[in-house]
Formats: sequence, C-alpha cells, structure tokens
Amino acid sequence: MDAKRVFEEFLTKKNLRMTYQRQVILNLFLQEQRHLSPEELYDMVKVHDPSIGQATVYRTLKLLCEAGIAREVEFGDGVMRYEPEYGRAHHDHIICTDCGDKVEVYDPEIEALQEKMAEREGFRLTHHKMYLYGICKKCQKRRRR
Amino acid sequence: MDAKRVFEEFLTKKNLRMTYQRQVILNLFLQEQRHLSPEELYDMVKVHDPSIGQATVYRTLKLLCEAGIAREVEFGDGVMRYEPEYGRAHHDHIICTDCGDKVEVYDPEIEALQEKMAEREGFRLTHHKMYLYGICKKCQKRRRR
DNA sequence: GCTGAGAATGAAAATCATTTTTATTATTAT
DNA sequence: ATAATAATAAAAATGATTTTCATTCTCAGC
Repeated sequence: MDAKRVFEEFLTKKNLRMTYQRQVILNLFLQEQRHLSPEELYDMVKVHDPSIGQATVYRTLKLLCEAGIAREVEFGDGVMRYEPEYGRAHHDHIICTDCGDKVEVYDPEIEALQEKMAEREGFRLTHHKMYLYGICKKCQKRRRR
Repeated sequence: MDAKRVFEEFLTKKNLRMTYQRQVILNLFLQEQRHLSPEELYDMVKVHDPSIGQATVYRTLKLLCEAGIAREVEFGDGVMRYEPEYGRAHHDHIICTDCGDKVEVYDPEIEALQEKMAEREGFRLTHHKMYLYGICKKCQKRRRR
C-alpha cells in the first residue's frame, strides 16, 4: 500500500477529508526524499500553487506524522524538520558540526540495548531520538591543512 | 576545582568579567540539581533579586554551556533546558510521554557502539543527544485500570 | 583611590518558527 | 441539492529567545 493510500485511510478513520491541498503537499513531500522544514516545503508548494497557505503546510505535516507517513527530526538549529517515515527503515543521524552534512545510520545492537535499558527502568519504549554530532572525514582533512 | 572557579577561569581566558549577576545565577543554577528552563531559573533569580533581567539569565546560561558547566537538554516541548554538567557523569534520558517523568540513564555499551558507528562513517564524535520515550511503570499501571 | 576603555546590564523591542483566529469555501453523507 | 462539518487562506497572535541601546559596572594601569 502506498503512502497516499495510507493517508486516505487515516483521514477516513478520523473523519477528516482528503483535499486538493493535502494531496499537493503530500506529493511534494514524498517526492523530495530528504528532511524538509515546513518553510522549505512551503517554498516548493508555492511554486506549484501559490494560493496554498503556509499554515496548511504546517497542519498537513502534523497530520502526516500522526498517520505514520512522516517523522519529526530535530537537528538542534531551532527548526523542526520532517522526513518520510512510511515504508522506510528506521534510522538515526550523524551530523557534522562543521559543514552540516547528515548521514543516516542504524545499528541493531544499539536499538536492542536501548530496549534493554528502558526495560531496566520499568519503561515500555515507544520511540527515541538519537543524534550523534562530530566532524566528518572531509572537514577533518580541511582542518588539517 | 569547583564550578565557580572553572567559570572564573573561563571568563578570564575570554577577557570577560565575573559579575554580581553571574554569581547569583550560577549559584542558583547549581543549587537546583535538575534541568531548568531559562524561565524557571529566572523565576528563582527574581526571588533573590528582582532587579536582574531575564536576558541576563539567557546570556549567562549560554556562557555556562561554553564553560562546560551547563549542558543543553531538549525534551521536545519547545523549551530549552539546562542541567549541571561540570563534575557530573555523562548521562542520557528516558522520558515518560504520559506523566513527563524523566530518568537519567547511562549505558557504557551504547556509548561504545556509538563511537564505533561514527568511526565506521568517518566521523570524529564530539557529543550526542539521546532521548528514549516511553511509558513509565506507574503510568502503565494507571492505564490498565 | 582614580580613570578610561571595554564589558555587562535591564528594559524594551525585535525575531522567528509555529499556532490560532476568523471569515469564507470546499467536501461529503444524506 | 442540501445541510453539516471540515478545511482553507490570510492575518494576527503567541511564545521562546535574541538583539538593541542607553546606562552602569568592572578592572587594569596609573
């Protein structure tokens, strides 16, 4: 089942409606396979149809998260970002503090240990945020010069 | 060496000055051994001396971070929080999404795997943020009722 | 102890991302 | 078609944080 279909079912279940605006926003969001801030997405939406308002972009992104199609990502620059979640494998991020480059990473061992740790504390885990910060290879070289 | 001393040396090195306001803010910050938002800290400062402005609290917290005395913590409610860092062992957090309770956790195995993962990607790690979200024991029980 | 240069301050205004309001328009079950 | 209700655009509001600016400290050098 594709993301659009998932969204439609989610909306129906919640007695909400699929609208032209939501379709445009979803399409553009999925098309760009990277984390977008609401503002970046809004800029793309404006090109497509300048009559769509930015509040609608914000509202739709929230809905997409609820529907499990998008996921919030916070890299720590004070802007929320959203990335496709549905049909994608879970991953975390390493961020270069020099050039801002971001790499997706995944380590099943870490995930398992997180579960174990939560259990130890009596928590039933629902999700997590993990961001590693460092200097990427390129920037290490540049610094050495 | 105590935190106050560390802060003084940091300020001297940067050609900055230890002031009455910075002392008050540092003392109150250290006294309360938990994560505080600038606003919460400002409320405490006001009780002590209502003439101290909130911008100064914000500015001082930033300095304390630079000096390695405080650390920024983001639980995802849109408010930055600060907790004592100097002289404290590194730790991460598990947050209950029901009651907001926060538990400090630490797992050397996870830390080691993070290092390894970063190395694999060519990054030299400087720090990380890890927040686990779930339901704590109490809230699990409450829900069962 | 004074003095001058630069740092620090409080108060208010500015910023900036995000949310809410409001009047209007669109959607959908009947 | 027609209600009933959801969704929208645009603008205003919000709320945390930062900046501005005029004034007041702080401290090294006399």
